[in-house]
Amino acid sequence: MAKALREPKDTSAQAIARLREAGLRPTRQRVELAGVLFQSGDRHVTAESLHDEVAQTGVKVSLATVYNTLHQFTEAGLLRQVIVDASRSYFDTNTGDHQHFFVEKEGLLIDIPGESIAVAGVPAPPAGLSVDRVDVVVRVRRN
Amino acid sequence: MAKALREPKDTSAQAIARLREAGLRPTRQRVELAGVLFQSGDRHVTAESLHDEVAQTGVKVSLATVYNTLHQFTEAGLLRQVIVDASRSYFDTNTGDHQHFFVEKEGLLIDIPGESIAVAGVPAPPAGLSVDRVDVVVRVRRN
DNA sequence: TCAACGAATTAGAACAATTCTAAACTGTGA
DNA sequence: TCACAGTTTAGAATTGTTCTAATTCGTTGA
Ligand SMILES: [Mn+2]
Ligand SMILES: [Mn+2]
Ligand SMILES: [Zn+2]
Ligand SMILES: [Zn+2]
Repeated sequence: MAKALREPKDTSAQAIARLREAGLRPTRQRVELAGVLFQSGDRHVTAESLHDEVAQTGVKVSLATVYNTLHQFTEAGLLRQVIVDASRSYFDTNTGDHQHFFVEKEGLLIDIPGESIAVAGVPAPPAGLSVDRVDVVVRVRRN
Repeated sequence: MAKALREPKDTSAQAIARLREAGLRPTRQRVELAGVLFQSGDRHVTAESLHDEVAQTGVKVSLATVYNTLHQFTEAGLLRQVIVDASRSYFDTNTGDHQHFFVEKEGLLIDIPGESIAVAGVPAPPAGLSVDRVDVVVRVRRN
């Protein structure tokens, strides 16, 4: 049996463990969504793209549940939101320190490792404000 | 006559000149919007905030016209768009090189001068892509 | 000065993304 | 296996934005 091909049962088991650790009840829908999101490497999804992708695996999950789940996963620290577009939300399975290239026309996000990039000279915020995070978006386009 | 208090006629004349230079017909609505946008220093507005603000001066401009005008001003290089929120668009009268603090809960943008901030270590984008611009958003919150 | 014409404005409909509601269903612990 | 809180869902509602097509306006040439 090839090691590269994970068994569905493996993926489910991992997803269930991950959900339990996060304090989320492992429902059929959450297990399926977690499977799709976390079985491969780092991913960037929108609610709609994830909904479509899950639909293609044959499992039926409502769009409302996809939204609920993305928000719950984000609150639980399994995902983070990435803001690059004024009209839709992206969610990122990479919750570590990193930044993004964004290909606007394609809605495509590409990670930039946190170690490789640095922002210098950020002034102290005005009195009464403190820095939450610093986001860098490198907007790129096809040649 | 105090110099600090600009006459309406002055503001209009400036707005009309600015519109003509940009190749835009100086209609009553555009003159009014340009007046509000450009008479004071750098500003960050949303369509709705600008619409409300203009309404308070007693002038009636439809929301559709506010949207049209913001886009036309942006195409003409009088404004630029700032993306900090996944659900609404901000427009910035400062079209020069600079970055932003963003107070999410209040929808408030604060400029960071371009000279003070620097991004180092941006990798070359993947083949076939070229950098359009680099945006930095320093997300801050009230203490 | 004014008619004519293309440009601009507008109300309201349409749209897209997201959130809400409240009824049906399901996972879990006893 | 039951009961119940937690979850899912269809569909309605909401929000920000864009579109449509009818009206109004700004400019220009006579
Ligand atoms: Mn967009
Ligand atoms: Mn928001
Ligand atoms: Zn990422
Ligand atoms: Zn600015």
